[in-house]
Amino acid sequence: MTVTESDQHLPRAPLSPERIALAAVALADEEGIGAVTMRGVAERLSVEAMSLYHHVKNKDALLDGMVDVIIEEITAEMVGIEHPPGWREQLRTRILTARRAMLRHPWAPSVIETRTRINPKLLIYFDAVLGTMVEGGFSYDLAHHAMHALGSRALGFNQELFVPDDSAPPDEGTSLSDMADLVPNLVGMLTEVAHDDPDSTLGWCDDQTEFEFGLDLLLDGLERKVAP
Amino acid sequence: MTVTESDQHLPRAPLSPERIALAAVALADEEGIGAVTMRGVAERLSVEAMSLYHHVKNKDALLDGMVDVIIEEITAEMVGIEHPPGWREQLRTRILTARRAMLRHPWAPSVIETRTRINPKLLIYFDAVLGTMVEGGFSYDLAHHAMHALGSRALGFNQELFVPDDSAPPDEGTSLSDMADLVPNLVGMLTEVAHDDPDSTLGWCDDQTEFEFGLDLLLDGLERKVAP
DNA sequence: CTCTCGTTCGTACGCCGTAAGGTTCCCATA
DNA sequence: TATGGGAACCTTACGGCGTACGAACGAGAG
Repeated sequence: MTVTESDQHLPRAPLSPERIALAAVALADEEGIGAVTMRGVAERLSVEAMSLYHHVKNKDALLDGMVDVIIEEITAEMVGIEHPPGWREQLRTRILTARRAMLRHPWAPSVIETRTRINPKLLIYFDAVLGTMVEGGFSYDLAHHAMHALGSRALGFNQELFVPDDSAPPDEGTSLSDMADLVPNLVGMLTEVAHDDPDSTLGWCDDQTEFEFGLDLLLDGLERKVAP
Repeated sequence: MTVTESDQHLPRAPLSPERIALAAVALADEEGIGAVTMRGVAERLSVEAMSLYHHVKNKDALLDGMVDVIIEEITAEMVGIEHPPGWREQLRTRILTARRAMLRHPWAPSVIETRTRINPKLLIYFDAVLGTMVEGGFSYDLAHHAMHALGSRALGFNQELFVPDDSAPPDEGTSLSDMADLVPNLVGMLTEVAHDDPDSTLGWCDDQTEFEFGLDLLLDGLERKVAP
């Protein structure tokens, strides 16, 4: 096969794990995590799917790389923020910084949750969280409990159930008002608390207020358990 | 094609949404959620994959049905339990009952988390949680915050990060001890708190103690916010 | 017995991840 | 300047997935 004019002097794009991960993140941001397939990421890089396998072991490794990008983003934002005094405000600042990253990349929580491989960057993030606690007077035992209690909240997100797909057509007869007799408390609550906050971004009602309420409830509890 | 002796007098198994959901649950219990495919569930019912589509709209509906089975299981176990006095103990009892179901079906949290359709049975469950709070003196506003704060914990599970795949071969150089200098606090903590609890079932360290610690932290906080 | 119609099955399509092996290109060395 | 080795990339193909489509079946009604 002869070399044609058009591709004769085109410098081949240099692929790399980082470039692949960044492309995958951008693709997920624009078209959702469902668009992140080996073929999809390859196409965005003007490359064939199998070429990616020279830089990432498999799709799982690609997803790991995407998580790395997010963690980098969090730590990068952290360096530009001054340390407030006290473990509590330091923790709050870090977690809310992480949360902003999650809001920028709504697919990130679900990807993070499904990772099984130990992720060094994630470990370093958690080590910093832990360090803040220990420096603030937590015993290792209390800090351990605290890490479990925070769970994914330490990374700025919280598993919200009740997250109907906004883009789905409403099912017949399954709207909340249709089952008022089955769920009287829910209907009562929802008619009272205005549920039309346009700022809820990471799911139904999961706005900043709700996240911080839960976070502060936990921080309050931890504060009471730290030796005075 | 002629009818052979062997299948001549075999009564055709009556398929139904319930039978399909139960088969899928049993399959997930035995072989993991990854084994739950349309073909896999069909095979377990001695039927072809496409036959399922006359009873469930698509795979998503099948997963919804599996969640229904779990919720039924929780409510069934709840009726056999006497109501303790006070909202707090009632809530605790319900949530720990739900948790037992999640431990019986380790795939359930991940499936529940990925559902987007409104699930009536799940709504009824949450309505009961909410009812316990309201009856216990919660304002709708506080109850609303409380539901968000509990998140998936209301259903007996908690997003644990740090959940390495036990069945995976350890990566080279990524074990915790190998990065002791990178994560000094983690290493310090893990060497102090014995992390070899054999009872941890729903992930690394996610044993009953840790779950209840976080739950009680939240319940403590809520208790303080309820009018006396 | 025949007709009807809900249920089941056979086949096929377009995705997916990825195994295997061929091709192209860069660059060190002669 | 010529050449050979190896990394980077591509082509092809396989098996598995969800599921659309239409044919075949079988029980109950006439």
